[in-house]
Amino acid sequence: MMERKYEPAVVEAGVQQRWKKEKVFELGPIQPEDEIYYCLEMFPYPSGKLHMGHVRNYAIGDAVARFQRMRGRRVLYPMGFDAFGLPAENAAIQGGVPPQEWTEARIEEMTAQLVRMGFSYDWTRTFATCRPEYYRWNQYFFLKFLERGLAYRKAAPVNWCPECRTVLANEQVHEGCCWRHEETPVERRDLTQWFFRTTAYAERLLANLDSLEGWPDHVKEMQRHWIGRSEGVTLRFPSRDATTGEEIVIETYTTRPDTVYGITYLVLAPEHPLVDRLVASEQKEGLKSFRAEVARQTLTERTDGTREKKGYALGNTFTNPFTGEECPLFVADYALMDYGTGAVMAVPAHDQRDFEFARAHGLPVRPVIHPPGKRLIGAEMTEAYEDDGIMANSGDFNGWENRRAWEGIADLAEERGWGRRTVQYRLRDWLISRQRYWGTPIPVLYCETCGVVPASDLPVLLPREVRFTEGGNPLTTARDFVETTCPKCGGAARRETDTMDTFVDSSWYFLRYCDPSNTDAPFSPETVRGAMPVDQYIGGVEHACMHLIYARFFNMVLYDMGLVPTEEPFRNLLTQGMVSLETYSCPEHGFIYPAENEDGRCQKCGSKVTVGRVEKMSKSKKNTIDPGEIIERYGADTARTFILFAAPPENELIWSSQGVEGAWRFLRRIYDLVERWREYETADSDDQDKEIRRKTHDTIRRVTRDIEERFQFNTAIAALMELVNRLQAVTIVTPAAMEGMEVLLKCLSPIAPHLCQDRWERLGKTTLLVKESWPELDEKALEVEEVEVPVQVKGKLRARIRIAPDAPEPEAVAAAAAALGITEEPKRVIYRPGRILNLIL
RNA sequence: GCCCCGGUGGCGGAAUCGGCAGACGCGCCGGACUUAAAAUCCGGUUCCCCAAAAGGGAGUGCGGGUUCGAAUCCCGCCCGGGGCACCA
Repeated sequence: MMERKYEPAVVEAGVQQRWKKEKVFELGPIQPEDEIYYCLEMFPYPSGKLHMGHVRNYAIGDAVARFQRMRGRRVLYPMGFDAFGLPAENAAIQGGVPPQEWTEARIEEMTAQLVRMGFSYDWTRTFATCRPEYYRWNQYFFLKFLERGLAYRKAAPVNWCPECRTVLANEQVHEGCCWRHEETPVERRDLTQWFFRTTAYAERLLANLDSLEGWPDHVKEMQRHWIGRSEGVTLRFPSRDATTGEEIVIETYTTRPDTVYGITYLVLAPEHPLVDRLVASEQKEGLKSFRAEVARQTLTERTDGTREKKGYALGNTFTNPFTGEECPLFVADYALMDYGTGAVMAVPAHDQRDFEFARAHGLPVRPVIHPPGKRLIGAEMTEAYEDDGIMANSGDFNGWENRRAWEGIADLAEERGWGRRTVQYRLRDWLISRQRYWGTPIPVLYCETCGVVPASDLPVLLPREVRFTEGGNPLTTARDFVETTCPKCGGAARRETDTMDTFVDSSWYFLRYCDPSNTDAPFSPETVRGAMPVDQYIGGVEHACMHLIYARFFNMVLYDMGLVPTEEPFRNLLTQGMVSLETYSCPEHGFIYPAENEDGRCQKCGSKVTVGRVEKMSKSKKNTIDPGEIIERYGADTARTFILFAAPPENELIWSSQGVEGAWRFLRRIYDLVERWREYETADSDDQDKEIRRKTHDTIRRVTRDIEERFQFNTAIAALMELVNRLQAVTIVTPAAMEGMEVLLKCLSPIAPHLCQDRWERLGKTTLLVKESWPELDEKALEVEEVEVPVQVKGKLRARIRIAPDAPEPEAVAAAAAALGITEEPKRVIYRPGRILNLIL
């Protein structure tokens, strides 16, 4: 028979066709008592083009899903599209294509690429969040949240991205800039917006992190920090209305009640509502211009700690109840309205920010905690002393350790009614309003008589007939959409034109996969019980504090509503590393694509190419490799094998075209090997059988452990390469050799499924590897009569001996003595049978 | 500045519980095949020293420590990456 050559395109098309025909990846209905293995990947925005980050993410997930199927689990492995968002709207503005059509076309392109990669998704469960069948349930949940007081509207200073022309949640602001436009500073605007009350769940979101054993520590740490729990005391300071003389109490939050005797002034945020009443009449003009100045600051400037702190004296005082002392009041830009109470008691001697402000404004610095063995003098201090020490100038607390005084002063404050212990969180409520068209309409309307009214008929559909302009949200000018009647009173009403943050969509999509075609409810709780929680979630770390907190919050609320079986949605989390490559640039064209670099010369102009450092693949740096081109040249199996082999999943993966060649060679060797074996002599047995079986079963042991426990596909593939190297030396095909080949194809099939299936059939098998079970380990095959044991003398390697793995110590020592040529009795012997022998002479 | 993670050949990386450092792959070197090249196959490849060889020495960022034995544990430093950063 003719020998065949490895042509991935042919092999992969054939195998994929068979998968499709036999519908092997369809899970079928889920029952409440099912124990389904749920393998989930963060679903993509349908840009139309798969990038290497996706390929890596999904290659890992597919290997896990295929492995678990072969281990006998029923696996839920779905894929869908996070389909709302700006690009579709920009395409509509620029090209006049309606976002619906544009998005559906991109979804089709992307689906084709995912299928081409051979990922084993159950496509009967797919959906896109931009379709009414999905987003109506966003609206349903919104109204449920509204009923429970978890959705509310408030006027607040919000983050505005001029590039997106919409507001952003706190989490979407990175270093004062938009998360999608890292060069665009976020502005502050005062707007009335919709929020979800994530802060109501702050304590549980934090406490549950301890139970998430399958999550990487660094992600949990990031979330802990993001939630930012702190314990302190809210203190009440009496002051007076500057015009009426009426008593006003200013509340401040502090984590350092031990420093209250060192207060020398008090600072309010410029936006603080009490400021208007506290300010002395002759200071009003100055206050106005100061506030205007602060309002002009971008968020970056406002929160930049290195900047000089600006402030303005109110010309009024307050009383410190602990000392009875009167101290001045200020407004200052370093006091933030949205943390604590918006007012700060200032202790310059023990807080660096207060210290800097005091020095700039000539305010006294009064130390009340002295470091061990030292005495601080306010006038001589160059920075605040924030560490522990001994109390001074603090009434009855003098001489106490400050940690004890912390409690003592908190007790005193509570006793006298000057304040109370409080817990604060850095976490803010989740701003979900967006002033954009391509999102889920927030299902409320505003009636002049009834106020805010929930929409009565869901879904509130996005109108198709709208005019896209550069200007802003097209919904505001869609009269048929905006003008409506109140379901309560029948009078004229106006629809909300804000749409929801797309993170709402991704906060419960994993539940919809369980029951994707339900038309009566977002999902059936019984069905969800059979599949949830997600056993393995895989995606990028960039979502550690956004998606992963929102989804936990959402799931927790649904748990409280009795809709989902567990508080936490994701049992195990794997955050894959980024895909990177060195950059190339030429003096003429700037950054150029790797493909435009021909032996160090720019393809376009011929000038010398500069090789830059390795960076995350990005369009702006042009250091991207198109998965499509790799598949065309080498096939999907090679792309998958390289990606899984080049680095462990959590590490950065540096793309290497030579590495791809290596993966390709490996797969072709297997292809050719099967071809050659067809021509080889066969026999019932051979004297190499025992050793081949040992290699085979050792491979099963290693691959199983590497995939199941650690997702170390790189070492699993290394073990399989060793097996191939061994099988390549076979000249007579015996049952033992054939077993080795079958194990190879089974164990490699989660990684390179097409090639393995093709070779499996070439060996004369008719079954699908997908339905085969994972090879079983025969411990007996691993047994050996003799092992090589290293012999150390005082920890230094001196010889190796061949003895039985369970040889008794005297026998091992005798063998070692012979090998070393020594006769003396060792002073001490450390012997680990089969592992090491260490002699102290 | 604070918190977390990491540092192993020319490169990506292995070493599971404190027990042979460098698996596997890339690259490189040599050989076979070829008129030649590519592809393929076989062999070598941590560094240094003496050496024909056998052999010896050093070695997991640096300095110390614990231990019969340390890439692995502890202390101090250096470097790199990530996160947070006026949060009272």
